[in-house]
Amino acid sequence: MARTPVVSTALLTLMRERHHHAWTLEDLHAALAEREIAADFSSVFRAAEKLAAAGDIRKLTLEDGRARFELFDAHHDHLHCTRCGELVPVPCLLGPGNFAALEREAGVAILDHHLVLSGICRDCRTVPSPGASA
Amino acid sequence: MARTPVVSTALLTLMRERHHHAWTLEDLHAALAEREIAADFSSVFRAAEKLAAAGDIRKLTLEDGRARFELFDAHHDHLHCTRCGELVPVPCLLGPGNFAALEREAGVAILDHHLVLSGICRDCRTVPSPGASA
DNA sequence: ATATATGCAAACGCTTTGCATAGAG
DNA sequence: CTCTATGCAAAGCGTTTGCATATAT
Repeated sequence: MARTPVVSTALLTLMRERHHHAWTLEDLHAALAEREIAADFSSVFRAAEKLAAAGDIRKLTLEDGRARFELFDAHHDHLHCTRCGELVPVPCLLGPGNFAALEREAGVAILDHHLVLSGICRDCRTVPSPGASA
Repeated sequence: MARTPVVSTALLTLMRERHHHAWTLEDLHAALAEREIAADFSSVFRAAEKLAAAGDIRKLTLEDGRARFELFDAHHDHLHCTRCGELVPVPCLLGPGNFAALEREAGVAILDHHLVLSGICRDCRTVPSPGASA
């Protein structure tokens, strides 16, 4: 290469070290800043896109219209916690077996799926809600 | 009321008459135009939001970040055709039974879900692909 | 008069791109 | 010299809002 890709590398390191699951660009940008890496937003964007294109991370978009990035490991689905807003990974609930009947009956071909559950994550279930005693 | 809601009414009529399933604001705006209803984009937006708030229609947002509106009937999921781009309704594949184990094991509570399948819709499977002979 | 519907134009939020610079090979 | 990474600033795109006007009750 012609220049050391500081941002890409830092992003990957970050995502591997921290537990935070799905990162918005803003999350990534802020996390880099905490580590004294004052990257520009566009650089974070480009680095994330590049990593996604390379298959290192995965990009997904939620109902709220904001992009999220996560490490690209085994397929899993997500739970969007309506209380804390986190996008929590959950094991995939759907396999080919679930699609066979539909494909046959509806005459469609299913190649992939994207499932987002809405509900309350484990952490929020064990913690009193924010305004509980206020 | 204080003024006849032309746009809202027209939208509802439109969505009930045509088969087009999930409408973007642009779709709605264009369809109204075809019917000589030159509504402003913001009016279409406001009318759609109002109908959604009233429970007549449902608003959803896809990976592409664009809002879609559809008549609010029985819950169903969607197939996003990667060939023609349509968002086709398919019967819901997930019921409480699918969530029980996950809720128990992961300690979460699931209230709703949003499933989008990716694949090829029936129409596209029976028609040669756009660039097939070109 | 009052309350809702609409048009017009501008603001917004997030994403994306153009252009110039920097630095490694 | 060439090629990629980065910063800065601005453009894009779809959505949303502020304000003035129109109209039915």
